[in-house]
Amino acid sequence: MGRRSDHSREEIRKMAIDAATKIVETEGFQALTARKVASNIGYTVGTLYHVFRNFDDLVIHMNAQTIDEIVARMQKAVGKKRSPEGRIRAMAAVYVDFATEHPDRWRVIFEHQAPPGVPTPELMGVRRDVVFEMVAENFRELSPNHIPQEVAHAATALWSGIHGICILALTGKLYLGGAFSMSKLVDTLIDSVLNEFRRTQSAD
Amino acid sequence: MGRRSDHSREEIRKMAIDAATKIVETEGFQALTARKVASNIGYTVGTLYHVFRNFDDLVIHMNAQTIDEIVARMQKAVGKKRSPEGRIRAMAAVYVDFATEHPDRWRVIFEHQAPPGVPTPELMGVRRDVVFEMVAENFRELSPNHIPQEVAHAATALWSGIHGICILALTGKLYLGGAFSMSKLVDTLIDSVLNEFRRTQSAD
DNA sequence: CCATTATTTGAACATCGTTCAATAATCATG
DNA sequence: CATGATTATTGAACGATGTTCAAATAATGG
Repeated sequence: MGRRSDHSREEIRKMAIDAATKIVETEGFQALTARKVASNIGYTVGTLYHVFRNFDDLVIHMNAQTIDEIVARMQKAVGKKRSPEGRIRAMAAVYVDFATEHPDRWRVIFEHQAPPGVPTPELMGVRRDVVFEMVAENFRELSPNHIPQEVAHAATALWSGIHGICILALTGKLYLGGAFSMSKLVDTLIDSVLNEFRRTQSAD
Repeated sequence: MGRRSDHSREEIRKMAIDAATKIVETEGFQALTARKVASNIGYTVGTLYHVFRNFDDLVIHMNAQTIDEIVARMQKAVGKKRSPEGRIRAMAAVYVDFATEHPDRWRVIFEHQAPPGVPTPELMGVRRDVVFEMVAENFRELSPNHIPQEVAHAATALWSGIHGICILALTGKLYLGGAFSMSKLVDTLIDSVLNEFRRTQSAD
């Protein structure tokens, strides 16, 4: 073969990422293979490595796309709400829903760690911070009396907690003594942290 | 070779688990290999498979031992505290400390998923529930007015949240806008959930 | 002392990520 | 239009992985 030019570099990248997403979604992460991705888009491994530097590089870009999808859904949901509290709850609902609907894709985001030669300096970091920023922004609006550090702290604590509920629920590692719903657990966390946040005041 | 009988089946299992633990601790999970474990204890792969049915089986037993270690530390820490709240905080501190001191071992517990033929029915489940039970027990003692469901619910929400903070912090996926300490984030979550718990009352 | 039994080995297999020379199709040029 | 340069694509090859299993070996029992 040779320069077939059926697809551009960028087109192949997109095709590969989409194929990888579909494989993870239907067969789980452990079924994701460079050769399988390549053959699913009508190419061979060599081509894949011509377009991604690593297998991990492919995974990283797939994850970035997943995060973008989550953020997009959050922004859409947030737009419909008037109060900061409503927006925070809407964001959490999107997070929980996405994790429930796409458990494998969601897990890969957090459980995939690129070995030594990490080509992920900012690609993911920036996207993570976007989510935290969205939460923090609403905390800020909720109570302008807090200093930025306190706002960011509360937002981080809450969001990490929500994340923890999702992870344990998804991996079946939640306490089974009482078959709780993720939504209710998340509600409890939101109620708790928001109330505590309103009660607390800056020392300044 | 042949029946050398230098070590019993059970001794080899223990040696293998300890060797695996050491490898994970020093080189990370991706460096854990059946052949490496075997050679580190003076045997070959074949023997390892004579004693564990899977590579995953070995990992699972390693994880069980790690959880046992965490639980033991928790029980020790809990023994020194008088109040339920003090005990909950002590447990959380142990959890955070262990995750910080042994990040790779801690992560394997939660990120390792045994493929299809899972030989992990109760081995892990029981151990997880032990931790949740310890937390729930102190919630119960904290406020006898709540019905068991509410107690378990609050305990689950708090502990999942703490777990989330540990995971995100360990994997470097926490919001960097404010370089928070895990302990303070955990404190915020504990304060929030405990206060909310005290405020809430059973409808009965 | 030999036969049985249990233990340990290591070669073999399929599959994985990864590399890279060879190949084939296109483009540019005269 | 033909020919050479360029580039996309291939697929064989490599080392390492988990896993299996017949063979080899040591201990045991009669």
